[in-house]
Amino acid sequence: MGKPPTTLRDIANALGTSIGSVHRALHDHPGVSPMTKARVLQMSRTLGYRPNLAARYLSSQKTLRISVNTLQGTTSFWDEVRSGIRQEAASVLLENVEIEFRTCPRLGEGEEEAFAAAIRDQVDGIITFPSRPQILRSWIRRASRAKIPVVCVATDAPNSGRLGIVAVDTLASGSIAADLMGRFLGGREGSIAVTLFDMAITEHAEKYAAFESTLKTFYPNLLLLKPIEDHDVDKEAYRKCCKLFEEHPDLSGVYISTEASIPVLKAASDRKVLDRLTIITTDLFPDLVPQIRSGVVAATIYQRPRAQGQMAFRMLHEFLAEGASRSHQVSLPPHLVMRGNLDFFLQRQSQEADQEKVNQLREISRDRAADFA
Amino acid sequence: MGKPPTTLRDIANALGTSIGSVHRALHDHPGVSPMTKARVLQMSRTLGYRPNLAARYLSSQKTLRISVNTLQGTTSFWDEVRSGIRQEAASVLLENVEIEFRTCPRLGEGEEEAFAAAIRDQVDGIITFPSRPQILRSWIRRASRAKIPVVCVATDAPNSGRLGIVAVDTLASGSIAADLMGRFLGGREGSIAVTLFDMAITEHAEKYAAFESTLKTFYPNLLLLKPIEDHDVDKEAYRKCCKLFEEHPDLSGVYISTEASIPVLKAASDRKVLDRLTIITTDLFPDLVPQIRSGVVAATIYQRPRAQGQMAFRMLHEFLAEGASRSHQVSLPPHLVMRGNLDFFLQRQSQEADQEKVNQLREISRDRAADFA
DNA sequence: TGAAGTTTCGTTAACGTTTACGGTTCTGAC
DNA sequence: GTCAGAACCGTAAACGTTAACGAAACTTCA
Repeated sequence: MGKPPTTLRDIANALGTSIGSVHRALHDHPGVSPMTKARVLQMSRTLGYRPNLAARYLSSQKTLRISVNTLQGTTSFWDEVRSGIRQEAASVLLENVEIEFRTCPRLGEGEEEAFAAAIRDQVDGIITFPSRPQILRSWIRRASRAKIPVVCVATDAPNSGRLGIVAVDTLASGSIAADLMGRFLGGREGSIAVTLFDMAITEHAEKYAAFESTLKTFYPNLLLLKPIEDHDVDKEAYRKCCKLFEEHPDLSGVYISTEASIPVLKAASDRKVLDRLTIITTDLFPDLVPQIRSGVVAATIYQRPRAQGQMAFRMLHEFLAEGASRSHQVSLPPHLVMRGNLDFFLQRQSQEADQEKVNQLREISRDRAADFA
Repeated sequence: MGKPPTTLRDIANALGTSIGSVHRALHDHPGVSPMTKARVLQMSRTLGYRPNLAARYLSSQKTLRISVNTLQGTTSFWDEVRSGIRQEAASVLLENVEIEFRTCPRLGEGEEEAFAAAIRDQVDGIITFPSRPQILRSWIRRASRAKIPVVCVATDAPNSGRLGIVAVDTLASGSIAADLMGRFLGGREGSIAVTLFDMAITEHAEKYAAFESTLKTFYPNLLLLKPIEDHDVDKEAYRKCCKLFEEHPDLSGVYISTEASIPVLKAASDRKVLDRLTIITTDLFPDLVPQIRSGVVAATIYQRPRAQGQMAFRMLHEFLAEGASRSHQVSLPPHLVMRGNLDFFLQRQSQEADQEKVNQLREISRDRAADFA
């Protein structure tokens, strides 16, 4: 029960050596013979040594520097991710954590440069959105070689040596969308369309597969069409959806698995098919709100950007603090937003925005006080 | 930017006094004149002093003792709450936190005794489920007077002086249930029933009100019946529901807002009305799984017990560590579980159970190592 | 006025780790 | 055998806070 934890001194005493050697041995520092190093490591294991982090931080006074490489984005998604990261960083009670944001204006613009800059600046860890996994992969590899752990958010970069990945569960998202679609259509027949970014992105392919599987299993009378790739380009989405609506008069539902729902809705409206479609979208941003409230959008799958940011930070921080993290893959279940609970989420978002402001003010006033001193 | 933070010594030097006096002044300890105390407080504010928690923990070496007063429970709900608390406690990197579980066998049995014991044992904080708020209220008050902060989980105890409350958002739960019910019924007519614990519990009354409001607004062709109170007694639920089914042949949906869904399902099955009812339940436990998988239960509102436990611990810990917590009321949005994403949640639960075991093993092996030393 | 008691305040030793420095012992070359 | 240099190791001073111990100043009462 209440045994006092083992310290460096305990190990040193048990071995008849000194604190300094034990420390060097445990940290791979030079100046320790292979012999004593082995004995120290052995003894530290049998004594169950766990470093006292309070003492460590107090002594080393170092501030962790974390680079957050994300997108500016057109919706509020990435703002919320960043806000989640900030909040979680602030709630680390006793460390100094500095967050450096390297935000790219749009998809594929300056991402590599930002990553290179982070590595060059010797940050302690990186949180990134690998929009094009195949391009970022080599950069992540390079960071890993430089002992800089990298956590991916929203999209994975497989085989890159990344420390971990935080994303919304694709299976849960796609499946619940399909299940809702089926239930909402209540036994009616028709075909269903899915729009996504690109089937080359693992997450999107998985979401589509999950949607397909659930739809086929539980609602065999609904016909799933080939996926529509919009590459996050509004015009492309609009054009392809117009074509879709013309070619498929029996279309009864659309699942928009990316954030690009506005052009799809516009296409449906222009083609006068809006009122006979059951539409399920993804995420929650201002332009979508009236569509949900009016019932045009039956439901939206909220990918919890804030929670993703929080989890990403926690994973990275746990690794940096303890040297190992338990979970390298966090899959969040998405939230479902409909007319009924829409207000709850809106209120929540604005509360969080307020909290942000308060925190920033607090920071500023603290800095000013420091100036004064 | 990179200003070094102010320390006790900084304040002492600025005032020409000593570090000891500053400490006493800031902590309301006796032995400081009102004069110097005021000056210290003033100066600490202008310098923007924030205690270095690492140094504090290192020095005082105290272990926080937290009492968790919850139910044994018939489903896994409270097990998951406790598991969430344990996990979050383990993830506090540098403090020693001891959790003492005082678990009552059933509703209203030994709750006051457990609370009294916690106060008597001088724990640093309490997390509790105030099943009967009016009874627990005076106990929570007593704890507050003894400077022991109390956080309520799942149910609030208003006007009790509690530090905070963590629960699932009643508005979001009730509203989404109503919205789903309406969508699932797809324009059909009929009456809808809601079962709950007791209208005297704030949360349950709120859930019902939210359900009613959303149903009335968006689906006026559905008629909401008076709430059915089951008081978590299986027989009562069964009996009242049998009566319900007999008296309302036009019933088309039931929202079971508590965990007592099994007796309701049994009543519906016995009365041969199961296949014409759209049923929405609450939470997720083994007996419910086959009902969801078979489609008898259209959806279930998962109240995220694990997340509730985590948030409760975080709130309490933040208060104990910093002396103040930002949020005293955490309202979690519930998760929606249907056939489609059921497997995701089941897998998640079992993963978490595994994680628990691993953690416990780790604890044990650590203790054994300590014995050895 | 002086002794005893009280209040106020300064000093100091912890807490466990990191880091820099100084002291050994060992190696190899002359 | 001597000496330079390297490799290894022990010591001690930080880091900011807490808590305990006395010293000083001030009160009270004989």
